[in-house]
Amino acid sequence: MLLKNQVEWVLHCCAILAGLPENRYLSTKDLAEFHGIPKEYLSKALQSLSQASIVESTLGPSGGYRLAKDTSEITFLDIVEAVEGKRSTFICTEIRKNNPCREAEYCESKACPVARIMWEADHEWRKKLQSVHLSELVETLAKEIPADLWEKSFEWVISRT
Amino acid sequence: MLLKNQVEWVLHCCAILAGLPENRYLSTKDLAEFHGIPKEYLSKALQSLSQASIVESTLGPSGGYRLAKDTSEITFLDIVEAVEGKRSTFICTEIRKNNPCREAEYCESKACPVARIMWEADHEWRKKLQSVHLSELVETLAKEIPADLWEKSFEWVISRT
DNA sequence: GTGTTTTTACTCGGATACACAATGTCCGAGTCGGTACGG
DNA sequence: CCGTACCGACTCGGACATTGTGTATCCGAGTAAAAACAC
Repeated sequence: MLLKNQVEWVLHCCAILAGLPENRYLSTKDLAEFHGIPKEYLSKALQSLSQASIVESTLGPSGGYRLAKDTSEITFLDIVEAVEGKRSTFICTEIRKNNPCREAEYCESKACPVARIMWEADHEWRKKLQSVHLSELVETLAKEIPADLWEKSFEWVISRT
Repeated sequence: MLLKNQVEWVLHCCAILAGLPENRYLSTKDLAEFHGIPKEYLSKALQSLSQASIVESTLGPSGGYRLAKDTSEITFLDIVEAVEGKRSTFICTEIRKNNPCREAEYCESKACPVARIMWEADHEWRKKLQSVHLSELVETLAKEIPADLWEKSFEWVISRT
């Protein structure tokens, strides 16, 4: 069980888009170049974000993507679920129904105890992701990245818009 | 990102093995038949459990698997990690190093903030799984499964040992 | 110089190939239980 | 009858196909900006 690379990519992309001036867009091409990742495939990931209303896009020259909401209204969970889906990582196939001793008409009253625990764990994972907002990531980055690199990156980005 | 079916299978198998009398083994064939799952592939999953020292095996007639420890010493995490591996579900490829503004000799002092958060979420998931012991699952099952089905299943199992 | 039209280059979006891992299947090495045999 | 040696069948364990998901790529529809043009 591994998360897609797309998850890492779009998280970093959102961090970049967060620093974008008002009414500016950044293209997939530039985002891909900045991160050194395949442009075409990143496009597919950003589509998912667009469908989830996390970013919005514009066509034509100087088009691209920008955030659709404020950074304080976007959580890690929103972004991760946009590319990984909202379904639980554990799927219960109800193998308990194959028990040869079980009566055919017997109907379970509760969900499988095994599944319940796995789902709870899944929920803990999501809860943690939901507790972290994009704004916090930006703050952390601003603190940890050297000032000159931070500024140069910012200039690089706006030079492309 | 989905967990393997093997995870569901081995969790149920461990629950069955937990009810096994002392010094008895249950074969892959019987475990597979009881759960209605492919014997050959389940074998592969049980191998993983064996390598993780959660179960132990014996060859020959009336051979098979049994738990290697007490049910109170086995957690869901042990079982899940046996088949899914211990590595985090998120892998950081350090794409921040591809930043075109970054000096080549610059060396990061801390792990990537994005990765840190994803790893924390992963940790929450594992922490939850670690908090649930196999003994608790058995207790829950004993409570929720109708008494007659519980007994019939038990008899079915020991008739095969 | 200004407003309009045309062109043009650039964007996203979905449809199409490729690679790796999860799934499913097979056969061989090893061993325990039962059986035959000898005492 | 009892102990021993042998045989056989059953077990796990790892090696071999098949399927499905993730990865990577391509091309077309649409649009906003810029350029050309008429006034």
